[in-house]
Amino acid sequence: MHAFDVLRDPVRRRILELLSEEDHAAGEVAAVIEREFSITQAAVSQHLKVLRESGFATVRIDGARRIYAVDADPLQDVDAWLERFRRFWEPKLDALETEIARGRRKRP
Amino acid sequence: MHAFDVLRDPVRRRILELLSEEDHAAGEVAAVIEREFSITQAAVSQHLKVLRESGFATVRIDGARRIYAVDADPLQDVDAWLERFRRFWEPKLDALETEIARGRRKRP
DNA sequence: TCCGGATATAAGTAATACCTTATATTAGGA
DNA sequence: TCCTAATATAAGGTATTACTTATATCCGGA
Repeated sequence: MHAFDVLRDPVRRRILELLSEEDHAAGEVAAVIEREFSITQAAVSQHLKVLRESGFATVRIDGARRIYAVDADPLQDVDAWLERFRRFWEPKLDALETEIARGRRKRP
Repeated sequence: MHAFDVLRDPVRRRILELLSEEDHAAGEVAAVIEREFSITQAAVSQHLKVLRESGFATVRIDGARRIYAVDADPLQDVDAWLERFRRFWEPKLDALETEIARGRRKRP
C-alpha cells in the first residue's frame, strides 16, 4: 500500500498525529478515535493494522497491551516527493542554507 | 476533496511531476500519461479536472489548447502537516537553523 | 486454572473511485 | 461557414475501501 493511500484516510492521519506526540497503547488510541469519529474499536484496530503493515507504525508488547509508535520512514518518503515542489513556495536559498534546510548536513 | 485524496492517485502524482518541470497543454500531458499508464484521453482529462477543482493546478487558455500549471498551495498544506513528524528524521537544529530550514527567515 | 480486559480478525455490506465508450464543446483554418 | 483538432463531459460498470457485528486470541490476576 502506497504511503499516500495510507495518509488518505483522516482517521489514520489523526492516529499518526496522536502517535507523534507520544507512544500510545491501542486502547488509548481507540478511546480518542471512537470519541472523535464515532467508529468502533474494531475499525480503529483495522486502521492500526494498516499503519503497521505499511510501515507507518511499530508495535511493542507490554503485557496484554500493544504500544504503538510512529515509524517515520514512509513519511520521510512523502517529504522527499514534495522536494520538487518546494521551489514554488520557498524563497531561494543559498547552497549552505539548502543543505541545512534539507537536514543533510553532517553534524559533529 | 482533501489534498491527500488527490495525491493518492499515481496518475495525478505523475501529472503533477510533469507540471513541476514546466507548464504543459492538456494534450501533452495526455500523451505522456496514455503511454505510461495505458489509459484514455478521457481518463486523463478527468484527472486534470480533479487537479483543477482541488486547487493543485491552474489552467490558461491558448487558442484551442489548455495550458496547465502547478498551483502549489495544497502541496504546501501537505508540507505543513508533515512538520510535526520532521523531528523524527531531522537532526536537532538550533533556533536559527530551524528558521532557515522552515524558510521563514525574513530576507533582505 | 479459570476469568476478564485488551486487542485482533472474520465476514458481510454500502459507498466511492477510476476506468471505459460515446458524445458535446470550442477554436482556428480552408 | 464547415471541418478538424483539442479538450471536456456524460453515463455506466467494477473493484476497492471503510465500516459494521460477531468472534477469536492472548495475557495477568484471583
